[in-house]
Amino acid sequence: MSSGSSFSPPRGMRDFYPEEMAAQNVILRTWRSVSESFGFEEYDACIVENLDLLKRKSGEDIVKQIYAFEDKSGRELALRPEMTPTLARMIAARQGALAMPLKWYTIAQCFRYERMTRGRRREHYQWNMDIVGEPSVSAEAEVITAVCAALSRLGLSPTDFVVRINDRALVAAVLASLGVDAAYHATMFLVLDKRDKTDDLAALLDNANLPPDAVQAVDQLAALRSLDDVARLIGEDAAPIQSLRELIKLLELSGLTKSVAFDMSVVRGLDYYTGIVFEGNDAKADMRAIFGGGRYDNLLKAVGGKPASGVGLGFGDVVIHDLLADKNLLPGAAPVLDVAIGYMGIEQRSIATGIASTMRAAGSSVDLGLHPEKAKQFFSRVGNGRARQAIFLGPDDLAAGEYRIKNLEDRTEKVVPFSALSPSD
RNA sequence: GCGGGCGUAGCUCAGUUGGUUAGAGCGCCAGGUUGUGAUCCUGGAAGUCGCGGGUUCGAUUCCCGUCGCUCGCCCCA
Repeated sequence: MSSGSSFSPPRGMRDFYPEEMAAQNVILRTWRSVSESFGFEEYDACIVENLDLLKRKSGEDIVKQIYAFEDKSGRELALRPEMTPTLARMIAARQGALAMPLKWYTIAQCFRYERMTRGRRREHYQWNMDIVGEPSVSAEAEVITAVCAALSRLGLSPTDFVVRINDRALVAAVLASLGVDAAYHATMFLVLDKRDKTDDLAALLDNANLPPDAVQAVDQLAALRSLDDVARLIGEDAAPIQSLRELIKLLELSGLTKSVAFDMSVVRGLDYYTGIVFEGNDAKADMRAIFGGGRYDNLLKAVGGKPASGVGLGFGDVVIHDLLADKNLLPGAAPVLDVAIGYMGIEQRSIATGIASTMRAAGSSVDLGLHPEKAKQFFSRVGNGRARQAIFLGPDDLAAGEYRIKNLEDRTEKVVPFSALSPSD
């Protein structure tokens, strides 16, 4: 490590060595296969985005949180911090031509310039699923069902995680019924989001600068633990109550009862969410959210398109990686080869190459030795879980017209004549 | 932006109350009659003790700075 610092990637950026790639691919492949099996279409976009688009969605302050720069012509650009503005732009550009509702997904590398903590780097891959143009809660149900399927395929059981669901419209209705002025609703969302994460609630309320009745409302809100509690306050007929009940019913039909819960403290930080919001967490460990999402009604309009309602989900690779690693659910090494082939002298290289070629054509993964080596070296190189079977060729094999293929797990050998090979077809 | 912890071999870490050539385990390389993985035996390579400055006869050790890593806070995905 003498001069090792210059070999490190830039702060917060990540390298993936082959043995880490195996674990990374488990996550990315699961995202992809779940998306496909739920009928989402894949899209992709440029990593560099117009800074203006990001500002339009999130305001000027966002600039200090992202990797922003000028190109050589003075264009203001940025490495995308998230995918949603880009998605909105792409949809707005073809809004007339696209058949709604659409279901799109992507796995996007995103960048954010900020301080790092556990579960957060300056660069990550984020799985996005969006359903745009569908106003009913079927959209929320579909996205949440899909994300639960992904967690399940990654090896988590239904009680390992919890999806907490809320509706911003519901919170707004409750606040209104408690007499909190609409002007303070946004601040109240923030306070709600924080109240379980801080140990100094008093200071938080102080800083929030809320009127006394709003401060009182925070406690009253905390007392509302179930949807029934809320329904008693604002009435069973209230639209947010109805839609949340319907969503929960749909999720129950998909067998997700154990993983889903109403929780009024979930509001999500992003201000473009307007309706139902949800967040997935590990059921035990105190980690940051595994994923989050919700309904946005104004996003398309905000980037200059026609209004359309959408539901989106963002799911980063870092937290889930740490979580799965803690539970020993990720592979620690590169994938295992079907066959490794080695040879003692350069004279055996041709036949070794022929065997490799035939086996590869038949669909096996084969590692062919790049140079002659000693038997001991060969077997210790490939025998440590790197390959399932091994073929080692020496002069005797050539003379006998056969080779031995060895099962590296039980150490048994099988003799195969060269004539069994048919390299030409 | 604020605060805590840590930088010694490829990895995990000892250690030096400041004193000759800096240690272990694991890993790696070579050998143990030129055709077989584990174990075993023998040997070996490998460190400007993160970097720079200060104090000192002498610094890896003490002090200051700096860079890097890490964990929180702020904020957020």
